[in-house]
Amino acid sequence: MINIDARSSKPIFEQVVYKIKENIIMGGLSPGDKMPSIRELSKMLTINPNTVSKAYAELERQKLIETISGKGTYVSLDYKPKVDEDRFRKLRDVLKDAIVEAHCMGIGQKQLAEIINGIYKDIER
Amino acid sequence: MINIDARSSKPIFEQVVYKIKENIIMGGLSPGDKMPSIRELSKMLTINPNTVSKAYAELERQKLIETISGKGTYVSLDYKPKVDEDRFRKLRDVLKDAIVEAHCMGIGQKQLAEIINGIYKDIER
DNA sequence: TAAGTGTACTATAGCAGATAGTACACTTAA
DNA sequence: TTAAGTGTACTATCTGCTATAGTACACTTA
Repeated sequence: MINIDARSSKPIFEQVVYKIKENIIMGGLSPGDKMPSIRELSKMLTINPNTVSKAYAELERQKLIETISGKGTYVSLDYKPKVDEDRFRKLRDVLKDAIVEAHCMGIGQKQLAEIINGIYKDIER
Repeated sequence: MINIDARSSKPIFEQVVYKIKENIIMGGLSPGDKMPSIRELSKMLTINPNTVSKAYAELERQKLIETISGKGTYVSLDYKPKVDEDRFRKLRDVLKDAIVEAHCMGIGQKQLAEIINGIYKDIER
């Protein structure tokens, strides 16, 4: 389900956030589903509970999951995607960065579009 | 030419690397052009010379610039873009990350394609 | 010779990430 | 009621990366 790359420069808690988002989008986790508890997931991934807690806090901040005190954490039932201006700018920056990087590798617009289409095929299945 | 965001979570030396890449791609810097010296650029950006040196070292590692000892640093004349497998995987990861993030913001495939087209229009002018 | 180049060090401070451990209030099931 | 499991909130510590400051050296050019 979730695999962590300890050697990655990307922080572990961010990897957890991303993997859970991916799971939700790909349908592995559906609205209303109970998430693994913090202690449980930390054991599964052999990482610190605080790290999982940090990831869950971020996901809750983004309204993707909800917490019921004493019971557990659940995938939000009423998630409404919305376009925050800051997040949109960040997205654009990341994409621009990727485009420049691709350009330096000799990857042009058409080829990049193909790569993106390939990723969408992976995800939306 | 180059502006640094000190508040960004992105390291300064990476911002410098990116901005110079962008300059080369957009034609502001052409093959054979002399780069500003490390001490000069560090003064322009009010950052430490070591930080600029780190950025230049990275650009040289990627063969985008070349150093002639005692003379200075120049934009490579013979840069051959090549697709390193590691870098390609990183590019794909970044794009996948962006797609998942976009999805969470309610931005679908079509809209993302439009954003990317917009970025290309900005760059290739 | 003097100024300017890149490079290579050492040392220091600051910050973010990750871990360890403890404690508390809550819910649920026995 | 009790025990186990839940999220949460702390403190403390360690590590690595980033950035800065300062110094020194070999090189090239005017």
